[in-house]
Amino acid sequence: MSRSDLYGMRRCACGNLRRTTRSITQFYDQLLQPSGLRITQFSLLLNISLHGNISVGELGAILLMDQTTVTRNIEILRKQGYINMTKEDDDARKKSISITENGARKLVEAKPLWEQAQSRIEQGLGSERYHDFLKTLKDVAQIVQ
Amino acid sequence: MSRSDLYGMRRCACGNLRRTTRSITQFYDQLLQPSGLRITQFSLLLNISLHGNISVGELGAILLMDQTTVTRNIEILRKQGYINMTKEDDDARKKSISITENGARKLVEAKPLWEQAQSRIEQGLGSERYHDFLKTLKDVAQIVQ
DNA sequence: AAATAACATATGCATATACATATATTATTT
DNA sequence: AAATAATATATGTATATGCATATGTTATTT
Repeated sequence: MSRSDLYGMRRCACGNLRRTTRSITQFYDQLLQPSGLRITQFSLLLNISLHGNISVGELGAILLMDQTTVTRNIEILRKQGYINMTKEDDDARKKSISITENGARKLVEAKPLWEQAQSRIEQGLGSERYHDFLKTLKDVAQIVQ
Repeated sequence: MSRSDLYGMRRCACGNLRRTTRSITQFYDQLLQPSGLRITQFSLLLNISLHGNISVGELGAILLMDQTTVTRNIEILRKQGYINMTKEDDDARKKSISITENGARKLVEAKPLWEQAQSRIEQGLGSERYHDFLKTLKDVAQIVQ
């Protein structure tokens, strides 16, 4: 294959998404470090807090995360005492996941750290571009659903 | 913390990047499946092909990937016979990584599968928006460097 | 030249991710 | 009601990821 044939593949949507995501994840994880939360755990905890008594499958649908990954990731939060998991009354297959007081306190603790990282990105891009960026991320995900 | 306080955190740059990246990665991996390559391996192989005799550290710098991750990911390609790794003559600390004929054939085989996934995204967004999106991804990565 | 510093890569460990499949529970069919 | 299908979650396995640190090699200092 000629060099120029390969060259065009550098525009790969997935490769570029993954590269930027690696970099930004390191950045957020570094700033969140004093809280002991990683950005993945922070996002999970946030969504559990926003949707009280949510199930594994529903969390996966919201986060576009495989159910098996949700199962494993919430187990880390449970061990730390940040969430509770109980069997649902009307459907014993389902777990009902909710945040604990410790989990809520941890979110409060992590919030200013998250804001530090977040404002760096938003100010770096500018509000309008940042807004467009979020919209495009959602649209890209939508295209493949 | 009040509900509205939490609500604003849904705009998290990292959370949104990771969510979309999970989804797009599944999409590309699915279409690449007949080749046996995953998108991460495809991206690595592509960059090794584009930069002959590259080192672990240089690959990491290009892909914004930790050196230890590069070390492990290229080992998978080596086992498959897609790349060679030799000690550099002038600096025995460095590995010199290059693509094999089998690796080049595998890239040729994967290219139309990749194009199928890629065109879906580009056509879904439209050329101009896609171009802007790539630019913004690079800018976002740049902000935290 | 020996000691030390700097650099490149590798290894131990923990988390993140998803596919294939198993298990348990509820819903539907016969 | 028993059999079957559908659904929700869990487990086995493999890849992806990065931090802390170890190892081996080259460069610099004394």
